Amino acid sequence: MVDDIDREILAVLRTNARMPVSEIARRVGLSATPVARRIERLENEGVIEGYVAIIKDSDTGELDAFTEIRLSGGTDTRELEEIARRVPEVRQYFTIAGDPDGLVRFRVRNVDHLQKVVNAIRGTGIVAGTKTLIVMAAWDRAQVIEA
Amino acid sequence: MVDDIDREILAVLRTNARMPVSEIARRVGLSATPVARRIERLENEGVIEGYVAIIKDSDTGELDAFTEIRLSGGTDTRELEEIARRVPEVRQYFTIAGDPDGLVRFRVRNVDHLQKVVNAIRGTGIVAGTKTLIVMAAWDRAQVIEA
DNA sequence: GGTGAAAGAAGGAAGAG
DNA sequence: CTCTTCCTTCTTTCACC
Repeated sequence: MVDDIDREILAVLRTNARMPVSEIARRVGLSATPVARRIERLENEGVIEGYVAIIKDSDTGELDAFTEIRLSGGTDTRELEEIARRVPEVRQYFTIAGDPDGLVRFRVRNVDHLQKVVNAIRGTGIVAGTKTLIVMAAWDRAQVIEA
Repeated sequence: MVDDIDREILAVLRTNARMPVSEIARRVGLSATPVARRIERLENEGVIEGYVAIIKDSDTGELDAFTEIRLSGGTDTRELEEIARRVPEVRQYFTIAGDPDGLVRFRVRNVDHLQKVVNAIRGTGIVAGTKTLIVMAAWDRAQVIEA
């Protein structure tokens, strides 16, 4: 379904989604036509979910944080996913294999706001415990623009 | 520095980063040339940090994982950041306030590859311990891939 | 997966407001 | 100084092998 050439194409698009098909073709060693066909197929199959520009935050002293979540026994992780979706501050959600059960990433205005968000997650009945990690610094390799 | 038309352009690129400049131009009511110049300016000013494709991990057969890192006493977190930069699989790096000291996110082909990456991080002398979280499912709110 | 031709998009130069 | 209009070059798309 997804072969090695597809993976190369995906690796390129993950780094620079605006790169022309012709340039991607050069890098993976094919002509433009099959690369365009592969990209179209990957989009239709849902392997590529979309393309987004990464925009710099208007840095206002907000906090970036992760919260690890442990569920009470017998709870389906899909219930956690639903809770994450309902909390508007949550920007990313991960179901984890093992301990913890889930990880959410969110951005808040200050520590009071952080407390509110964490309590919104905790006060749902299915959460046995949380542990919050506050981000002091971060970088992302996908943010490099290649010409 | 960033005017209303810039904001419209950013809103479009956030939704579909692969949209042709000509089509963006049509939507914001300008011709293609100034739109291209604006996009170039926004890139150079760092407002646009990059363009990424959102890939459904489960279909590539690759693993997405986080590793929490605890440093041995007296180690500067900047040393950890350097290590993270040297491991090519690492896609995101976070310095954490408290415990753990750092968090890295990376993508690997399989469990053997995962072991290799974790050991590359562990075998650096400054790492006191690690804990790896394997992602089973993930989502991002569309406008949220910013770091 | 590749080819070639038509359609379309990007990039540069010149000029109007 | 920014937008528009052309013009040239490069890219994408499609029928076909």
